[in-house]
Amino acid sequence: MAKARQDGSDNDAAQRRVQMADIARLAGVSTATVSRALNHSPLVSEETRRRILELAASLKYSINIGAQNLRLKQNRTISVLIPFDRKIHQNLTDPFLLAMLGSLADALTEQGFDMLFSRIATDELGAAAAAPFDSGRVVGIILVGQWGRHQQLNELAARKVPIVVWGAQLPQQLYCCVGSDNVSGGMLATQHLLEQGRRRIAFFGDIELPEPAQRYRGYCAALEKHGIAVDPRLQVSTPFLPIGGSAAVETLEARAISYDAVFACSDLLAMTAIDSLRAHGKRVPDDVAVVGYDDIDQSAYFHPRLTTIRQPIGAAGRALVAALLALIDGTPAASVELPTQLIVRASAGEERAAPA
Amino acid sequence: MAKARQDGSDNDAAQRRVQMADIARLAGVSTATVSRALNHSPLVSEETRRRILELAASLKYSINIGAQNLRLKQNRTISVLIPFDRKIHQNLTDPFLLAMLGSLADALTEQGFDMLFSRIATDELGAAAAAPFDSGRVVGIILVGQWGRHQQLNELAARKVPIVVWGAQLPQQLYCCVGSDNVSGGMLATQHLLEQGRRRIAFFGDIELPEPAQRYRGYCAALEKHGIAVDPRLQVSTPFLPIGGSAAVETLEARAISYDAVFACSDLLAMTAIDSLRAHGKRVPDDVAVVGYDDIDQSAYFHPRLTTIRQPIGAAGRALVAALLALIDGTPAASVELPTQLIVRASAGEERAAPA
DNA sequence: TTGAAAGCGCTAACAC
DNA sequence: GTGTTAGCGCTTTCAA
Repeated sequence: MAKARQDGSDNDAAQRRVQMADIARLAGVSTATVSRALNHSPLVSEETRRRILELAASLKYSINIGAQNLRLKQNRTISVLIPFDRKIHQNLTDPFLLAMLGSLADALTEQGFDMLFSRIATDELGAAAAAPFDSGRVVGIILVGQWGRHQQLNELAARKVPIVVWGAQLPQQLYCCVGSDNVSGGMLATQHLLEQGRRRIAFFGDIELPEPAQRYRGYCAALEKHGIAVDPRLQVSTPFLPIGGSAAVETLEARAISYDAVFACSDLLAMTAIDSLRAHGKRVPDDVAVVGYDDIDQSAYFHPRLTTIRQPIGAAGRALVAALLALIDGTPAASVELPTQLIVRASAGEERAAPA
Repeated sequence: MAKARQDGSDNDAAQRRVQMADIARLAGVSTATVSRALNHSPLVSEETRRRILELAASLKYSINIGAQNLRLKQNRTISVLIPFDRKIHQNLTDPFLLAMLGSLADALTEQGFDMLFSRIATDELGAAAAAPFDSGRVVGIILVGQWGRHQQLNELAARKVPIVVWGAQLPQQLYCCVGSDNVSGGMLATQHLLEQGRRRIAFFGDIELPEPAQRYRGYCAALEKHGIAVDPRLQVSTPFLPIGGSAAVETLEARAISYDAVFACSDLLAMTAIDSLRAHGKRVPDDVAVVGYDDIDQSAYFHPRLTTIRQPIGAAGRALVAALLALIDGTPAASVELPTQLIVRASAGEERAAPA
């Protein structure tokens, strides 16, 4: 097994990594001077600095960040955690996560921070999530999705672990949360379907989880506003996984109730649902209109093109990072709800006119 | 701007991070003993060890990895780089990358390594790619895609930077490369289309890049084997981006030549191509059969379901990590070509019988 | 079985 | 301007 010596010195012919003392010796100065020169201190003569910089460049020397961090008691690394369910440890597959990861990478880079990326089992969201922080590996944690681990997250926050979570705001929440406005997202989607004349709208999403739960609240509110009773048989709890959409369609079919629309809690669910609906001989949107959530790239060229609720992904990354950096600075960071937007495409569109 | 003190001490009320000396004092022993106890050295009495471990657990103490690494001159972090084109810095969007990232994360975790993830501009693939290694931040680098920076990568390898690249094997290649067998992947796809009776097969992919170039070689080989001349007008160079597929279809249409099939160098390209073909009134697969590459999850529920060349993503991550760890150990690591597999689905399927 | 002391590569007083 | 020195939090001889 790899020992991972920094200089790869398991190799017989390994050359020692060049360090500050080498530069100092070659330049005929002390390491203090080298340090100053490399850190653009004004306390070095122009001539000395030039000589040192040249030497360093020619030897491809670059300051050992580990040692520097230790000495300075600083660190510019953030842990980004994407949870997975241990029972079904499967490929990372929802494109929304990729977009989020990219957005976070950009926002962190912009602020001069590095990203330590790992997947983590949802049942370890307590202590294990904080491990890289406790060991001084990172100065803060960004968690993508709260996954019903509200209590554990509260405990971390109470312990002053700097953590920001992508998810839904909940009562008695001690940790900082950034997410989209799920209630109004759910309302927008449902309202749109109602305006298209749909009356039997199914809801696909695990309402045990905070985000789907809030979207469901928006869904219920929209129905009630239109004087339509919420039919619990139209709600199907299904996981955020590729099989989720088809599983939900099967469940719904098994219940043998009529429905003319689906609001799915992610585009991934919407897409697999549409695939299953097609297999059941139902046309989208003619027989069943479908609205998704996220507005991942693929929604624009899926067939039929997906009507969906857009989450502002670029803003999400920036907001998460900004909140975390504030926390790290010791400033209490308020939770953030980002606006959502209805994107109308073919899967539930303008095509249909008045109520059926 | 965040200073990112490790203890968040910008906060007035910040408590100092607990460290080994604290445990030692509280336990009435020296730090040496604490260190031994924490590292399961046999040189500590059972009683002392227990006391120390308990104390550490109750204080949520965990060894400062930075200091430990410095002292031990070790490090268990790997840099994973996903390049982007600076001219069109856009969202991370190809689901294949997400699957690759997940696969790498799993393989690294399995080996007890952390992943430092960053995006990098393709024009910085030389020096900037090695920066985290030169600064001792990581002990090795995994680069996803070589992006025509063959020369720069060779220079890194010549400098003994431990780097493994996901991509295609090239002549005079000094760096270690792991990839799928692109030539036979291209052949499999083209052969399948030929067997479906297609004769005018378009090729979508930038043949300036190594992987598409090899797939194109496979494509040409298959055509020649069937006695069909390669028509260069059927080859369309298009980037690995969401717009790539539709751009390629537009180009092809503008050339006003006939075609009855498309082999696209990624599923993403295939999907956006299909979307565009549909807009042009062409049915898939009836008018134009389409084969993609990668076999991302979505291919299985795209409409029509996508026939594609599967790259073994789980094996890919493990092979990349294994090769890199070998390099770090000082063992020269041979490049690897993973097998590909034709996955037949509806976009170019068995439905069609004999040649038209 | 434990402790004292040196040192990993770097920075920052402090002295000159 | 530059060097000397102490020390960041840890591990590991060496001595007891």
